[in-house]
Amino acid sequence: MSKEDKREAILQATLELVAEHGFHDAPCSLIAERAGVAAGTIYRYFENKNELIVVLYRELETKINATLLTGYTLEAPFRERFVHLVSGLLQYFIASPLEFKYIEQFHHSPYGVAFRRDKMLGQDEPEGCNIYCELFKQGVTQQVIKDLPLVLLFDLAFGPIISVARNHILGFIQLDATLIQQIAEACWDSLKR
Amino acid sequence: MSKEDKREAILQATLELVAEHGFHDAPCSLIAERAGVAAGTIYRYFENKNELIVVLYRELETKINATLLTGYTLEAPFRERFVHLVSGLLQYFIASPLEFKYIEQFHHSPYGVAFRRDKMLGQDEPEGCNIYCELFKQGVTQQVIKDLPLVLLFDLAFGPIISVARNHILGFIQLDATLIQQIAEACWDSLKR
DNA sequence: GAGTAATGAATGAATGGTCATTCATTATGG
DNA sequence: CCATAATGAATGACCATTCATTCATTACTC
Repeated sequence: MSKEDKREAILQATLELVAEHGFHDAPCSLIAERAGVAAGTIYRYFENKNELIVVLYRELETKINATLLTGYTLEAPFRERFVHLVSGLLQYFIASPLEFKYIEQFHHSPYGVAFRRDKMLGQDEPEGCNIYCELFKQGVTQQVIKDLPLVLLFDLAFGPIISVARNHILGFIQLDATLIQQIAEACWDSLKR
Repeated sequence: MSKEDKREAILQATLELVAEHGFHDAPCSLIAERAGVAAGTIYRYFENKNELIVVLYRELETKINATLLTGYTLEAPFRERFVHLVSGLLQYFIASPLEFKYIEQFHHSPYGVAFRRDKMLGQDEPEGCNIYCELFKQGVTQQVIKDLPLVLLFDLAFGPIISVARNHILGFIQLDATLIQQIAEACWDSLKR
């Protein structure tokens, strides 16, 4: 196994164990075992468990942003662009339940709160500020979406998506393409003027 | 301190410590200390830490449901009833940040997932099924709200509320009565036909 | 190119710390 | 004075992290 493979194996094992059992029941010993390395090896690739967890989160975030950008065109009308992003995110989560669970765990842990706070203070704008931010700000100035603080627009758009994804992944609802579309449109309804 | 007071003190200490530091950094030793009792005393009132945590959750849930019912009238029109419930919940969370944080911690822990699963299987209907369920089901049959599975209606209605409450409590937005009203109405927009 | 030395990645047993829980002992109050 | 409540030191389990040691690979020398 190459060096890069080993690092990857450790990250993958962490993803699986944390997603399934939470941070506290994902001890380094188990992560190492599942990755097929010794416990000490983790520390050759990551300074400590903390760093491992944060690095994994950042890599997932990057991957998601890249995925959402494919097929996103700045020329389409607001509603379409919005629905593309929002239903794309939902589809991604459904296709990657482990990643979704990991991200949720992260967001609700002390790591995640600190991480988010840094981000909000660094730039004075909310999360994955790249595409979403632009879309929302433009929408507000052009008076197609409600005139509310950016953070609240994010909450209205993504709050339901997270909640729906969780319920699908826990098996409480079975989503299909039609439902996903309807949900994305409902989110749009809550934003549009 | 009376027996009841002691039990109450333990629950309160648990609420505070779990809300602030999470389950893992709320050891029994600290809970006991903050409650002004010895560690062993906890086990005279609760079988173990698990039970303590679940009992506290159930008491909070009961309290919230009771609060929301005050001022709720079955005669008002849909939109008003909905906005009453949803903005009431948001106001409750904002007024009780510790409770909100505790509930969120709980929902995202193995306790919470198991708890929810039992609930969903017990009755084949989603959460606080009392008032909300009735309102939503009635709304669907009367064709005032979208014809979507009940679980999804819950997600659309409460997903944003949770998200908004979290951002307020973390200090990322300062909500006032006007904003709360606007948010509740936006949630309604996503449900209404 | 064979033999030897140097390197540094990988290992996993050992360490020190933390935690939930127990229980022998002590305090309380009726 | 007895029954019951409360105590908190002790226990055993578990965990993140360390580090002396092993081992495979590379570099060097003749």
